[in-house]
Amino acid sequence: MPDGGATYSSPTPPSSCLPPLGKPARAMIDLAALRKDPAFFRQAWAARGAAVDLDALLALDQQVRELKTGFETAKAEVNTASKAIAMAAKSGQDVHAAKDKARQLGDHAKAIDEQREALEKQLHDLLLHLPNPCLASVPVGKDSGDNKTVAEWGTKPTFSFAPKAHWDLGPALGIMDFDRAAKLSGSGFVVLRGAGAKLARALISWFLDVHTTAHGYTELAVPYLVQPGPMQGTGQLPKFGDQLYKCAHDELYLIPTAEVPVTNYHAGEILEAAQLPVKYTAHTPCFRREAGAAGIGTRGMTRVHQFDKVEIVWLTKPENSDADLLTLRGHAESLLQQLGLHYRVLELCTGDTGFSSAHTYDLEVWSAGTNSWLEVSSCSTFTDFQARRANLRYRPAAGEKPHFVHTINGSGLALPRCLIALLETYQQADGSVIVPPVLRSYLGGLERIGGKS
RNA sequence: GGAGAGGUGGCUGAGCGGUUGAAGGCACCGGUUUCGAAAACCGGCAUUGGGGAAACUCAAUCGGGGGUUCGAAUCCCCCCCUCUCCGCCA
Repeated sequence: MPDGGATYSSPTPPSSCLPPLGKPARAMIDLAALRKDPAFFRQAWAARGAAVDLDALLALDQQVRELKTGFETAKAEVNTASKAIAMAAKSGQDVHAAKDKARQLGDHAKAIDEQREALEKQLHDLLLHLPNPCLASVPVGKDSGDNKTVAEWGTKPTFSFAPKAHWDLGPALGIMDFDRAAKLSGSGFVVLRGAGAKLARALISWFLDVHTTAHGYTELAVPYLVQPGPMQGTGQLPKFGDQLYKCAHDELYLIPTAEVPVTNYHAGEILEAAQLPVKYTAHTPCFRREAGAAGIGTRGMTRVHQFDKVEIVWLTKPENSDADLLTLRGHAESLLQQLGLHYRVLELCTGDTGFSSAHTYDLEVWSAGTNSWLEVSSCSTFTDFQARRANLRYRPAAGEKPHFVHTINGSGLALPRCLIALLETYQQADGSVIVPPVLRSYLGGLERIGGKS
């Protein structure tokens, strides 16, 4: 069984390019590995609470493979017959009988292939719903109650007055407008105005500047609308399509996170080992339907249909991905530290780890106004799960076969919840808000929002 | 939106019904030559799956899907993508 440093091996990269429209997504898990070590997958999925009938799966796989060999044998006969016809025709012989015979052979092969196709589709549909196995080091647990707090930074701010929530503070300062946002777009939207809008812009610029200078990322400005291929690549489609906004007249989706265009940026390519790790950062708005989330933490701008986020993404070598995840997490954490915001780090348990992720740390910032923790970043390694679907490979050395990279990403950071924490943490008795020093140069030297200036 | 041209191996680029899984070139690997390198020359070099200890062998793959045919990269239909020109608009 693999330890934390290695997942199942992936010796069989597929050769085709991006999954084209209409073609079922590539399997997220390696069937060859599944055959070889079913016990590993059995326990990995059990740990996640995923009900998987592995025996049925393997039996189906076995049938498919038998039909495949049956077809190949039959097809080989057809090919032999066809070649004989070509030769005979060339020398002027009568080929009518031979053609009839070949047609029969062809029909037989086709019949077998149709059976294979039906079963293989069944198999594929099953595979699509299997989550990425977690790393062996991930704590086993049922749900968010079993997540482990692995770090905590700073302390809860104290106040000589009753701290307000951002949905009171923001409108009172004239920097957030929920009512008019609803007039424009319905519930789940916000209009930032004046210093609020500028503060958001300052956060974005500052985040990007830190990542591109101190942390060594290359900034990308990417499309916000993408085709189905990239959505399949990172795992949003087909399973989570109901969370996406889709254009009515075009096969285009609004991205729910910059992860989609950024991770898929190199889809279908074979990178050189020397290029790795590839590190990108990008700011984009994120669009999420939040279907089914009505009523859960929907007040204010905690959970909205559109928000800004700076994402950080790595494409890295499999042997480095575990260590790289910690580095990436550190990059996200350093932002919170420089903002002086109290936060904690959770290591998600097997039951709470996202579908495509193998290991996730959540950064949660303290919301003083609501006495709760808010997730501002989810830092995950996807091992080769996304790379397999997006066909993201690298060549370990010249002349060697390409291998899948590992993908890692996290927010660095999500805007609304940072804004919330910032306003609530730095609010003053008079309702004004002190601007953290690192942001002041982005705000023309502004030190305080609201109050007497 | 209108008109046209295309999508072939790591890249480039021929092929347009039959020993074509696919010429040529580049890149890459091995060898000869050289003190060494370059150049030149010789050889090798797609992916996936099945069988085999191996040599090897069988099948599938020329954007995706379907059709015609004994046989399709080549012919027909649908879809996707890219490019060029015109129109429209920032």
